[in-house]
Amino acid sequence: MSPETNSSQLSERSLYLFKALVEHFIQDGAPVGSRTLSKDSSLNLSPATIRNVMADLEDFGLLDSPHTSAGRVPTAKGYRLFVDSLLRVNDLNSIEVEKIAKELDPGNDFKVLMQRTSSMLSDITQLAGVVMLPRTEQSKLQHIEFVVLSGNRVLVILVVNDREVQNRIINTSRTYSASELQEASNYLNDIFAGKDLTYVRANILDELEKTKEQLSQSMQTAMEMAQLAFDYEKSKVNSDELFFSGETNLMDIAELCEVDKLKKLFNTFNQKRDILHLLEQAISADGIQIFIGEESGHDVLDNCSVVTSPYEVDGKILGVLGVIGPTRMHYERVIPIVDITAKMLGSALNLNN
Amino acid sequence: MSPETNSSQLSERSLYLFKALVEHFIQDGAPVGSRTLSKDSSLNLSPATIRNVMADLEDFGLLDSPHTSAGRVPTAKGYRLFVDSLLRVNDLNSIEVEKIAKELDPGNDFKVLMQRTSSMLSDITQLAGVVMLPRTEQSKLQHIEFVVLSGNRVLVILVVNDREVQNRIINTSRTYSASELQEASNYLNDIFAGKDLTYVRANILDELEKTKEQLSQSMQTAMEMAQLAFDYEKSKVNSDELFFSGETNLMDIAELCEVDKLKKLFNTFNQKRDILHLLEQAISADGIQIFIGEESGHDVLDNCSVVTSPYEVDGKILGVLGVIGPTRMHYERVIPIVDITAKMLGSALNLNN
DNA sequence: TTTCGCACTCTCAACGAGAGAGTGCTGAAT
DNA sequence: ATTCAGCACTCTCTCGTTGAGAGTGCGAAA
Repeated sequence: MSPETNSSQLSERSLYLFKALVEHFIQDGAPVGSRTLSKDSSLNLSPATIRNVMADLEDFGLLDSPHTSAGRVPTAKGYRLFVDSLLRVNDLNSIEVEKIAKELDPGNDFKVLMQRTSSMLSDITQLAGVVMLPRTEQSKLQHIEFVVLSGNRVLVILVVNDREVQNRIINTSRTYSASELQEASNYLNDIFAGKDLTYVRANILDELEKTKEQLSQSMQTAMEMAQLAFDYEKSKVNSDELFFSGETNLMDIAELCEVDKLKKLFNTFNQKRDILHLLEQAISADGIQIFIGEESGHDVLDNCSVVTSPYEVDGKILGVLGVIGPTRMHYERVIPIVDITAKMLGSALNLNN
Repeated sequence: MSPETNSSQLSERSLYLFKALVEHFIQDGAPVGSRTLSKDSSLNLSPATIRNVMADLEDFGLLDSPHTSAGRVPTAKGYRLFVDSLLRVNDLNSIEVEKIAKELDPGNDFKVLMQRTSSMLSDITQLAGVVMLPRTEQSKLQHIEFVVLSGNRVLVILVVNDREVQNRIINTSRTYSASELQEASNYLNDIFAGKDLTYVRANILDELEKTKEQLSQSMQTAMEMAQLAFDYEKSKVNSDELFFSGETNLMDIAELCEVDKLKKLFNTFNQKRDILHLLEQAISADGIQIFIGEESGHDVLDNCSVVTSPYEVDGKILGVLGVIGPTRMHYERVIPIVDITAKMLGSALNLNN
């Protein structure tokens, strides 16, 4: 006698009504009653009939009523069914596509592009946008360069992975001349360019030994510098990059407008860890991924949904981007936006290659 | 008959009571009544007498009463008097000084240091911290370097002002070889190193003409590259840098905990412009500066005070840092923290030089 | 199977009463 | 002249009540 949780048990009509209810709720944010739905749903049914259907839907765990005399509200499970089977995604109008394309002008550098993407996402959806670039395990050293600063300080510039520039300042025990450093960098580029950073780090000492025997002063210098530079690297946290935008848009959302809830959410954004964890789940799946409410496993994201999509360059997944908003968001609009943004960011980055 | 606004008109006793009231209010956040103050203030006065004094203080515009039967609350003018004449600043205990010093480890690069400073400020005060580094008008080019990327892209690295590294990617019309670019950067470093960026930008075309006559291919290359690089620079906004931390701390402040007020404030932080404007005022004054409530001229900062101090290296003001919190903040604690942080950031940066 | 009618439940806004806090004023005491 | 006790007054806040409105569930009729 216990009801099957399989939605195929539900009649066509029940599903139709359920869909209408969810859409209505997404629009208004208020629990939907039988009367409203009866007027709304073009099948001419009386409120009483609709009440029966709604009672069934509640038994299936798709709806919930905040209290006896409020209307019904979709549960997380209900949203799941809705986005998986019932939702028809809108096509984006060309104006919006245009707008996205304009913002993702490939002429820009990597970080600028990601920053822009996230603020564009938040702007166009009026929700919070997020773009992640995981720090890849393998980072190929492309070029190393030293610049003398004042004092005994040397600026080390590393170009990594054909796009990323890292720089750090090291304090040296003696003063080096520009030409000395030039030689050093030439030497290092010769032996290490194209190698993985971890490989470089691991082999510096070996090379240092070798060069000691050969007694070349310039090579010695090179290795010393490199050691200093990569020691620093070792201590550096291996953090991913995460760009956020439009957090304040979430302040308008009625469901979230208690201050302490907002505070928790904002703190989460700042700490980034939980969000990263979530996005890392999304990176392995391909295509659009939707986390609804508690599903995400992070209770700060109660009442929130996260719509994500990985973006890829040359068929290789580079990172994840997405939108965070209330469970009751306009999925039919947000989904194609996230989708197309991921594709366009991918191709913008591709042009850069 | 109209009362003088000069506070010297006030008796010793009135000022004493005023100070006690402000301190009490800063502690509790609730309007202070005569009875409370009578018990609190060690001069044994009855509530009735205190009421008379408070009425005087209200006439002077130092106090305000939200309604007839609430206690009194300091006005902006009252806070001004308080911080200017009445406040006795605490010495920091050595533990806190220690903590600040630890955070401002000079071994770090410029941006990291500023980021740390701002989050340390917010952490230690439980308010919002902010550190500004104005983009100086004059930026001396120290070093320029080109790195070949895949495709027709070239990475340009500029070292500016002995500390700052800018990099940008330019798309070139043809492929350049590494040695070609090496020559080009050598040439450019020879003629432009130590010059101001604006000077460089202005003289590239001239040099291009000169070199044309001399027909040296490598110099031609150099100038072409430089032109591309600095064209980009021209279009770049000349934005100052601003580091924020601990915004969410402000969510705990009772005075600000209406969602829409918070939203405005957070938006202001994100846009940064208003805050920059305020900080730019602070940079010209020397030493601690306190903006109280409406005084700042930005209505989003109602109920907020901003305590700032410029920080300097080699006697030259480099930027401004500070703390943003409710008007009713613990000035006696915040002021020395801001003060000492500014000094320590200054010396941390100095070591770097 | 659908629908109508009806009793029931729950929320929400409005209202009023009473407690609590604090004031201003007056007149007496110092 | 100050200081202070007493007192009436004002304003806010909380709480209970009440009535309207919305929506449900169920039984009986179509």
